[in-house]
Amino acid sequence: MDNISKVYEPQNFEREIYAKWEADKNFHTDASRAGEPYSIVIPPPNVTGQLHMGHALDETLQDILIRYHRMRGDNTLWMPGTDHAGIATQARVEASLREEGTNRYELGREKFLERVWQWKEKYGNRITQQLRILGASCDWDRERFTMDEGCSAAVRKVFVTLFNEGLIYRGNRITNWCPKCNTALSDIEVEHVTEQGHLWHLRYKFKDSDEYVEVATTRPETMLGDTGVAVHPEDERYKNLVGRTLILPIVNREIPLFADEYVDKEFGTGAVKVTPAHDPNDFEMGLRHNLAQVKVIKNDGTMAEGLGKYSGLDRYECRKMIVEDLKSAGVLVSVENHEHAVGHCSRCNTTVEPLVSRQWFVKMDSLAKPAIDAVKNGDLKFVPERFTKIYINWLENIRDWCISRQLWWGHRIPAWYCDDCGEMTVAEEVHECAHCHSKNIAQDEDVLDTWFSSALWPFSTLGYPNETPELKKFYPTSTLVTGYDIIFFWVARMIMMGLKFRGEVPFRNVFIHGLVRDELNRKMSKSLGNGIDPVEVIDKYGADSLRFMLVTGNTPGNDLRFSWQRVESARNFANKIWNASRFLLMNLENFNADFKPAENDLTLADRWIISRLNCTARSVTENLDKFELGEAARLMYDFIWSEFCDWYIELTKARLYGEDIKAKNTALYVLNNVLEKSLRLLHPFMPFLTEIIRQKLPNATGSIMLAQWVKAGKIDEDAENQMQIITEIIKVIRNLKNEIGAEPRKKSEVVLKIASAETLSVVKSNVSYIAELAAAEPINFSADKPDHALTGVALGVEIFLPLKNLIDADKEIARLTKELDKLKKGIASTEGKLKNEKFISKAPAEVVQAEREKLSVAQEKISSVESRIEQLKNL
RNA sequence: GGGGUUGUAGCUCAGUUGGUUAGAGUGCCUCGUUGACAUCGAGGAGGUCACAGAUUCGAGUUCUGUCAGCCCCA
Repeated sequence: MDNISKVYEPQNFEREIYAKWEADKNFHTDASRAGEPYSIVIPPPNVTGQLHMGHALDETLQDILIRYHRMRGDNTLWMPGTDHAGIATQARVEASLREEGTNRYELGREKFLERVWQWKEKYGNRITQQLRILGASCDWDRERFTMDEGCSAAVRKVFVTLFNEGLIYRGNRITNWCPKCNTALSDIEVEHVTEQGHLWHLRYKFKDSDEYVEVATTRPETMLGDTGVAVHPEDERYKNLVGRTLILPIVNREIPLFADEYVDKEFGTGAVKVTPAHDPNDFEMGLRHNLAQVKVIKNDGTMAEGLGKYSGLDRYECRKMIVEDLKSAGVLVSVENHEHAVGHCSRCNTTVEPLVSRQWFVKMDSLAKPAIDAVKNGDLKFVPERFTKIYINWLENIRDWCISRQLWWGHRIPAWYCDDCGEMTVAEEVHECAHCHSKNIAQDEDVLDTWFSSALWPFSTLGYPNETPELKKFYPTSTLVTGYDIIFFWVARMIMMGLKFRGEVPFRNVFIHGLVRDELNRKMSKSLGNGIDPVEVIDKYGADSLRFMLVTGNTPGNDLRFSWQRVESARNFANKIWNASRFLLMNLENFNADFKPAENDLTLADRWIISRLNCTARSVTENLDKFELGEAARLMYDFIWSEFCDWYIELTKARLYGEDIKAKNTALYVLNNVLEKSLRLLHPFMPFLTEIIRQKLPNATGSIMLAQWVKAGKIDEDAENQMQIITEIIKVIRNLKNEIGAEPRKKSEVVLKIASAETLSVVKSNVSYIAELAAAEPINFSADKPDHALTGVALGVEIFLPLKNLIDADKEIARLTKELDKLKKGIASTEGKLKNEKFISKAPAEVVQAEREKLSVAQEKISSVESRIEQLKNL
């Protein structure tokens, strides 16, 4: 035996084990390998980011599924990689440029991109190294990056195909603009936050009379760009006024009063000012009514030229000034407080400015429909199912996707403009204008939304646009594991693109998990500074403990609360396994590894623990197949701690310390066998611990991660029932001793009265267990109740602890009365059911039968306790 | 405004198609250390399953409504 330390110290072995696995290529697979394909593509983390708790959860869940399937003999591929994360990465590099006192414009596009690539080289390994620390068994030989050669080719191919089919178009449309990031954003990159604002009521005069219309607005500064006022067509207040011309205050522009269904009669005054260049709804109305788009706010958030003293002001400065001016001009009627939803950039939290600009869009309708159908007809399943609704609801109301970003870091849009003929050429590779063959062409300045390339991830990583063996073998992938926060950003788009370009869903199952929150149930965020670094947790407690904590105490799809206490309890579990193994190894010193006991030599305890193991193996497997990973982990916890350690190991000690070599070897054999199988069942959850222990066990060759998954054997019901009698008796005796404050380990005489011959024989042949674990000696069997004894009942066995004159009759009567109450309360509902004729007639026969048996067992117990009470009273 | 979700022990959470006296971890209380483990063992206390109805022989579980919290969308 190696010198094995007294406590579990994961720091001593985790990294070493991982390095060995990786060097041995245990994570790698090949399309040609045998076995059912099982594949997962990793949700690619930001290449310059670092591991946070959300990743740790996500990767742990994936690693569990991957390790489980690998052990089942599937051809298992976990495809790793990272995402270039356009805005996030660019912002970080720009920040570092700022520190140097320069910026990307001074540097120029080419030099800037060099800097980003350098940045990527510097930090790109950090997160993948951290995944290794966590134990993620990714196929690193296949690691990909969204900006690598292959992924970029996929992006160009997909873009050009969609463009040629008319599904990608370029147009002047209103989009969400972030003045700080200086780029357009898609709808879902905007977070709406309810803010306390104001509603300003303004008075717009008619051109040809002194009458006016009162409009209400939350953004007075946009009035400079108003090109109309709208009312609802059925609004009686305005019916006669529609069609007349108003004069826009300050700018004195003539604008029409028109009717549009969009207007809400109830809101404000029922009349709204219309600014097509700065509001999405106004934009739509503007199109319907042919209104001009007057852009008054520039991309940097300041007021446009040609607006006199307002030009160049920040939009909020301008708001203040405009309000003052409107007030002095008598235009401002009133101001009221008003709560409204304001869009913020999801990246930098700046208030988004909707404005008109020329952008690229993907038409979504025809892509969304098959993606809805695939889920409705079951080609793809969400786990838990409730996310299906969220997904379908979003797709049914989808709007076109703005895919161009005014950034430099990303996939540049494959469109070229000709300086000579002015035409545009869209193709995967362009050397000249397709129209006039001029070489005088320039590529579109914009790059694509990061999510455009991530949408292709399940097939771009497998080799697309080439038809590789990997693509054939592993697409569709088996399961996608991700958080509910990116169902729209990523999951839905992958499904649409997968169906469009592969004709098949990208994955069969989408296993959704929640967010990891801090101990106070707050979201972990940089701004709050409440994030907990998984690497710190691993340094303190080990990766296995972190993994176990993340996977237990939670059900699929729900948020998970981080808890140091639970990490510690996972570590304690690891320590328990460590020490149980240490105990076995200490006893295994002279064990002949070839020894195999005959069936007949197995004791009741042996048969029982083997049966319990089989039962556990079966449930663990079933739960893993249902994505109930937490439940599977909990089952292993209970089995190993309660059944294996607390009961079985204790039950073997007599044999291990005894003289009978064969009995000792039999116990060792079963201990070893059950522990080894338990380790395999636990391996997906705690890969490191299970590996290092298993390597020390006899007969266990090779890495546990390549060992076969445990097949559940037969369940021995007789052994389980018989063992239950023994453990119940032991518990009752311990209980009785505890009640009277007797020392647990001090031996006491016990008398057992057993009516059933069968039970009697079971107990007699296993009486040594009772003697050992309950410190009971001598144990006598008797048909009579001894005088002066504590009494207990368990499964047809009456248990007496004769205590001569030591017991206080009154105290014992009180105790028994309490127990009697409990028993009576317990059978009340059973009795009620059995008295109910409707229950007898309507409930299934086996349910009724079970109730009857329950009642008779309980009644037996009650009468035994009652007679004991009587006896004590007569003393 | 629309949709989703949560409400079970002091705390964190399980409870799968309705069917023993509703479970676990942790915390608390009592007792216990000579050989795997005090990162431990034995025992105990602690719940009107948010509330009100409905369906059913039977509801923590299904349905409706109410209240409270959280999230997404508009």
